[in-house]
Amino acid sequence: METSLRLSLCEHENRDCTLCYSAGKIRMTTAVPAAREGPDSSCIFWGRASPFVAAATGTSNNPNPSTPYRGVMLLPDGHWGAQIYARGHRVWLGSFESESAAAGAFDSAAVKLHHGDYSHRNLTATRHDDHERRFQETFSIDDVLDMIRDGSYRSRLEEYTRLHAAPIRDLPHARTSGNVTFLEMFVKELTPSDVGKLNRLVIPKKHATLYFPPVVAETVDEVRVEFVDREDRPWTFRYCYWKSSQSYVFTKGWNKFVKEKRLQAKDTVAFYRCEESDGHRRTYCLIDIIRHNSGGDRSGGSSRSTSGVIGLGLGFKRKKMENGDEEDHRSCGFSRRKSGAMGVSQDLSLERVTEKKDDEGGVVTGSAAPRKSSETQDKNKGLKLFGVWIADENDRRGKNVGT
Amino acid sequence: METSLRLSLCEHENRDCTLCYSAGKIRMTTAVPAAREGPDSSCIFWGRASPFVAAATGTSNNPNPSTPYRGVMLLPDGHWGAQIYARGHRVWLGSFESESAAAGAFDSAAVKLHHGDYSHRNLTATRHDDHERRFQETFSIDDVLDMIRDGSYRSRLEEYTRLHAAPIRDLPHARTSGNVTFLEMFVKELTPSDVGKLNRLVIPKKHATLYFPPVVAETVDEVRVEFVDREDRPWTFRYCYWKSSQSYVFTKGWNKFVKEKRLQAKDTVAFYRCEESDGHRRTYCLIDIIRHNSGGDRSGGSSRSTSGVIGLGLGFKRKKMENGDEEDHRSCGFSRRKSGAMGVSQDLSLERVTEKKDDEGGVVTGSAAPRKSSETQDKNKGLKLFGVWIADENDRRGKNVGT
DNA sequence: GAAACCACCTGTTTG
DNA sequence: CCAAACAGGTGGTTT
Repeated sequence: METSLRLSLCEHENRDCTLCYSAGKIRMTTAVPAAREGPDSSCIFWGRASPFVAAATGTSNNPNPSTPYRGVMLLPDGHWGAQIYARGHRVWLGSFESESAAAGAFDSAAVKLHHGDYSHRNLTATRHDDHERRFQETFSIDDVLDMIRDGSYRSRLEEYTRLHAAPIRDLPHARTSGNVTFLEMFVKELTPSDVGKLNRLVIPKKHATLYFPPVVAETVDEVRVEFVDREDRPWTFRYCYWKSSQSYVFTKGWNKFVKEKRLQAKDTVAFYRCEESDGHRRTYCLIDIIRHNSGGDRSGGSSRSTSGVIGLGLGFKRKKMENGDEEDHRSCGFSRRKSGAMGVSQDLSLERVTEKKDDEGGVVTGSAAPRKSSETQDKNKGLKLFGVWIADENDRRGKNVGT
Repeated sequence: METSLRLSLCEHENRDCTLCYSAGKIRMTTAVPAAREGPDSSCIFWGRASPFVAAATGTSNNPNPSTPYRGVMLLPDGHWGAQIYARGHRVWLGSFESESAAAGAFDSAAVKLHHGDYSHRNLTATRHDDHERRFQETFSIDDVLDMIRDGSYRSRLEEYTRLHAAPIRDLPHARTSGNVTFLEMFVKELTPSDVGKLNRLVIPKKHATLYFPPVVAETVDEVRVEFVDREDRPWTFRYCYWKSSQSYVFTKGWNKFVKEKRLQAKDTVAFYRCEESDGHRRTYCLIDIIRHNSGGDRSGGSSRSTSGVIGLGLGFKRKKMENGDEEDHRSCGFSRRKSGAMGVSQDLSLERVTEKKDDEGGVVTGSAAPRKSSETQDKNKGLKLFGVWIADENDRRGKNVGT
């Protein structure tokens, strides 16, 4: 497996370092020096070409010849200092174990000072640059610089990124390269009952009537709706209307979904309608889940609440704004999920179908024995199935046609 | 949101039907007739253009003028019969409520009789055709026909598809269109301790030494490894070696991952190394989880066990082979996950970094107060940090450089 | 004070 | 049989 990768093996070097703040302290991240390798040294994926190493952009023009990085300087004691010019003053960002750690600190400061412009960066882009920009937007310049200096910047950024990465609409699928547009029909935050022993999901009426097949009319047969999840796995639910409670519900199949996905109250399910645009013109429905982030156990709000600018919830501003901040932040995760969703490349599948019950779909002419047939029917002479009355029972009869 | 879709609204019609077997019984799936629409009739996404409706391939040449579908005939009572020729005999597949239900039954039988060839199908391809082929491979022709007739075919197929869809290597990412190759480093099935209160993950030695940075040497500083999950969210773990138990472990950060992902014992974590191939040449590491399917609570085996042909675990063959079947099936899920993994388009991120501790990453020149600095250092005069001795302690001193 | 984290310890399994 | 590896555990410390 590893053979095909052209990676240098364990050529550790002190420069192969990168910055990592954590837990309120700055930590220097350094690749382990090659000279010190212990019995572990057979590891692959390590050294300059390893994923552990931050790469330089090569756009440097540092007057300091000891480093290619802007704002970085070799200190007399062998460490690396970082500084940046802000508002005409030179601002010291700290000293770091590694060159790239200092370079990264400069980058973070620079992107703030240049209002999101990353063009002066030292290190190559990461896919989280956008997150960093948004993260910084919630702070003043001084706040950002403070965090860099006090060592909390990286951990806060990571937390932010984790919480805001992958909005649900960036639904994945690698299998198909063709595009699929998908529209969110609705979402529902699950209640304890939805995930409990009632084995049913209540579909809010307004969504049920808008998106799902009609089921109130007495003439309506049993309806099954089919979805796929984002892994393309199929899920079928019986969908019906409960007169007594005037509720639209998923019944059969829902329990399995809850269990297999380990859904809990406050998690959210989202329903999408998907359309392939690569000629096939297939349409599917997709069911997705958004887990109520157990990392932070504040409310999470009623799914789609605020949009607008984000509170942060990382505690940095607490000194200045006290609490009440974290709520907003959570709901922001949701609100980002909410807006338009289109043209994401993926491979989804669904055929939502309704169906009639038919206890024996034909018999005859088989070698092996047709298994049991109608049990449900036994006790439901009237045609109440899973608590739902089927009206047109005229068509409920076993059918045998010989070969 | 829904406006942009050119969908006909609720033009229900009896022909807009499709087949759906479920839970051991054949069920007829029918779109609700337009005439019977109740108060629900305002629903969109319904009718001929809805995802509920199976489309015909248009390649029909049925002598029966009442239907375009092969092997399908209108019965005197208004229902639809399906039949197919097999081994010179006409085999009756049952009668169905809807045209397309019968057409689908024919398709399922035909693909088996033609050894996987779908070219004679009635309905358009679905993305689960491959699964159906593999599903059928585990059965004899007679078995397949039996299942179609006794109504269990569809539900069994769905279960199979659900369990085999989306092997883990089809790792998704919609964000980047460029390709990413990713290599599985290793997987580990989680023990109760791994997800319990010990807040650590034991990394099997052979994998730790092969893939992760060296940490046994006393000269090695604290090491942090960074991953992203398949949603591109970053996760950082402290990675260290416990001399006493001679174990390699993830400590700090692991607990959070377990909680947020709701990992349980017998779930599996998989570690990938990813490389973007779209010019950037970035490398990341990815951590993914494979949940121990709570739907079936059999063992699941020791992750990478059998390969080869699949047991089925859907119970159909129990009469013939008794039990002991389901085990195999589970492990197959794993074994499929195991083989080579390359060239899947996605967007991953990681920078695996090691880091040194540095209690104050530079001070000075900030407006807000730099927070607490070196506590750890106080008691660690010798330079033992978190129980790890730092060798080159020459560089451990607070650094202040003014603006 | 609780939760997380730290380094270390121990008994069992297994090659 | 031994020793490595590791699942499971402890007490102390930090946050």
